Amino acid sequence: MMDHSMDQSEHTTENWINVQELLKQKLILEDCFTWTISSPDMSSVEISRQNNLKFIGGVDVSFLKEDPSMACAALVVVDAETLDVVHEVFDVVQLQIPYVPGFLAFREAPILQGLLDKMKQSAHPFYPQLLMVDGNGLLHPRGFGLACHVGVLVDLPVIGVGKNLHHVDGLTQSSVRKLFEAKENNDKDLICLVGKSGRVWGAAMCSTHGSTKPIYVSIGHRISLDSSIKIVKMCCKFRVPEPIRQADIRSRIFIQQFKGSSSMHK
DNA sequence: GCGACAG
DNA sequence: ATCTTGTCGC
Repeated sequence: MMDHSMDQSEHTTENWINVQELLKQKLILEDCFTWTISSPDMSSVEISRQNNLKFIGGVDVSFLKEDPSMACAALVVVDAETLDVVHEVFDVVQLQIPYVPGFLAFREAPILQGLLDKMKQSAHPFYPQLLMVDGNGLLHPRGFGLACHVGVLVDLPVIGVGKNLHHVDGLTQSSVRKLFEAKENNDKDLICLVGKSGRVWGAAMCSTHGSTKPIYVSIGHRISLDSSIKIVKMCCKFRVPEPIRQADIRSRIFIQQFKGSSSMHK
């Protein structure tokens, strides 16, 4: 039997496409959760009486400029009502897989899955009911971006949030910009991303008042686009929704401190 | 053939 | 993704 433990030959885009198509069969594109989304007009009594969404997770990965294979992943959990961080976990690893457009998940999903598994196995009381991922879901060349990939692996409702558009089905940054500038969309802060094929890939959202640069929201897993949009809006104190913004900030701080403390003991 | 291409 | 301080404007 050949030793495949150090074999990189499976890391081809052909095989990656097969994996994406296989996992895609498990994808759920509608609301599939037991909790409800609390609205701002509900009293605190009503919120506590129902089984409302309480804990939202956010994940992000940061890198060292000196060594771009050194990565720090953060999973933060925020209170859905206050958006305060109630929990955080980190992991620092060497990534072996390069970033290839369209295949981000093969680089980043394993370390993210590890963080979720760590919390789940310890039956942590703040284990998230929903996850927001820094990267696209359905909005992807094969309709299976990082947010879908992580969602299927950890079997949680997931929303994908991109800060830049991955050009797909005729959709480009400039075409989206033109749509926002069109007079019939003058007052809109949300635009449905319909490709030239007629397919709906997600939504472009100007998440803060008067902002020009949208974020790109798409289905990850076990949630509809409408619910995804509602929840992302709920979480936006700034352009990037709070769970992802906090994961981004805190993963950068963590890897900087890790850099300092690891070179100290050499 | 050329450019585009989440993080 | 990452390099990077102050600064211009509401």
